[in-house]
Amino acid sequence: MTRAVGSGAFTATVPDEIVLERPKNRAHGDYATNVALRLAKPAGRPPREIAEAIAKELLAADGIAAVDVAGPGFLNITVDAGSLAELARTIVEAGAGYGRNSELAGHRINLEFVSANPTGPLHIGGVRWAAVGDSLARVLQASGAAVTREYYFNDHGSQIDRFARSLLASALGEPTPEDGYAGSYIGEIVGRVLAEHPGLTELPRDEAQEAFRKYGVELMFDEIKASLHDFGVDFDVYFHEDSLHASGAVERAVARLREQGEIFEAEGAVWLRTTDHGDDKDRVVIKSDGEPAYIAGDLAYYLDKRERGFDRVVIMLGADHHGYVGRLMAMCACFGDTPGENLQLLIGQLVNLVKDGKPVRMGKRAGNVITLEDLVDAVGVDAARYQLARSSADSTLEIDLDLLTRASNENPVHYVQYAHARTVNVVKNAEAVGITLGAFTPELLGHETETALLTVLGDFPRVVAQAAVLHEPHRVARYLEELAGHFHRWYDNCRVIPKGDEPVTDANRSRLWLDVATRTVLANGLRLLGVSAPERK
RNA sequence: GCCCCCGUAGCUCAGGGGAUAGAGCGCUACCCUCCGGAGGUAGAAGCGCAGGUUCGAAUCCUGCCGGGGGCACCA
Repeated sequence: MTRAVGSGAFTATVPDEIVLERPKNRAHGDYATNVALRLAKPAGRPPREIAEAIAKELLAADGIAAVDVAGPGFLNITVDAGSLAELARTIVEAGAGYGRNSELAGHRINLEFVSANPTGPLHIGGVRWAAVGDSLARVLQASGAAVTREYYFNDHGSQIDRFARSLLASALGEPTPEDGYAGSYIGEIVGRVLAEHPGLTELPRDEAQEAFRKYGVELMFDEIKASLHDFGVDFDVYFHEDSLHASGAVERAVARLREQGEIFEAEGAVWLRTTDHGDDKDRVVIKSDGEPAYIAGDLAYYLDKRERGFDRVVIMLGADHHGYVGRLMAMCACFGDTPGENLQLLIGQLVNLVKDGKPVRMGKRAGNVITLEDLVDAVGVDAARYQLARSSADSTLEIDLDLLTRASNENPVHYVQYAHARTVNVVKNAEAVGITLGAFTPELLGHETETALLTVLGDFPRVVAQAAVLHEPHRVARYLEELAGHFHRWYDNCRVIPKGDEPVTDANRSRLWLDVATRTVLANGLRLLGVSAPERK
């Protein structure tokens, strides 16, 4: 750029950043840039003229095979086959480390997700956050961040009371309370609690209810933990809301906010002036009856996370909780922190279930929940995780229960896993005819499907970094589908194992490197999604 | 009434201003001794509507229409 300007072809300030992208159309080269279009106006010259000047200088650089000026003034750059193919060796040597990047190096991130109340089994909505959240954690880690996965265990509120009352009622053979939970799991829990603690029903009513609360919540929580574990999702910290109230953390948080001048008292209650920071109304922190309001726990919890050393507190919330965003961000600002930086809220849309083309309403109270187990029983962990993680959290997801139970091959995970199985099988067959990872002649990987495959392989670290920064792990899944497609096409065109009794050539040996490089990236990508990379399909 | 998300192919969904809008599944016609097909090629088929910003808009802004979810001294 600088040389092109120096050559006197045009005058312009060399931009700090030049956008270089990979064109969708292969005919447009390996890379393309629109600098000439951007500079046309400030330079006062036609874009194509500027492009020509830059192209002349670019062509002189090492590793550049061709530079074309196209369309209104795009620069299409084609890289030497050999220098591109070196990538295959780089990937094979990097192995499981290929894709790691330093985009978020130095950050300590607390990622909270799922956090479903232990009043019932984990249903499909929570499962979406388990799949997306865990993948996000992996992607953040691959981008250099230190990540703690955290589950906020809400064992303090009135929902838990309702749960306890429902258990007791069931144990005593009474009808489900007005606002209670009715699922069949209630009876199962009661059975298990009574098996371990017989005689609970003999206790005075309030003692019995307290006992059912304690044991029921424990059981439910263990069950949620176990099913998440089977789903491949494990948390580093299970944080109990109770502990905030027991340890005086709430009082400390309020005291801190009082120092910041954000607390006031009115109508017998203690308030936080969140309206100073964009919230639509101020929030009660301590109710007029002296009990902490729900947000008090959030205040204490946020402060606790910050004091544990996390510079980024990330919380995934369902769309049904998006109303909290304003007050949580305001709370963050009340502490003197920067909303959007120290506190990041990810709002994910819900999952709609459809059966026979009609929406199915689901609710814990009604007892017709589709649980994590139901989903895994129907399609398996890999297909479930992949399906839930391959879409943007911004879109409401629609899952057809009929499709789920009978046509699992509709899931693109199979396309990707099959590609991986093929790469593994190629290695096996290659060994059988004496082809091993020895001689590598990058210039021999010049077929159009090979340069296309190599270019996509080279995108992987950038895709991972982008997924991390944007909090969009689904980008990894979409990338893998694209990669698998390129691999299948290459597989169809370029044989690693010679046909019949043809001799083994350096081309075959070099292709094995490309095969292993592809295997590496597919495996690394699937790992980021928490999906297995099988050797056979 | 106010706030958030979405509206792209028959279906489920990608597309962080760029060239001819993509994938999987489904459909049609071919091809393939690197796993016992979850493979390849070709084809039909689409950006809710209307304005605006821009050299250029599926993408950014405004309005409308349609769908989903929220607006407590509940948790």
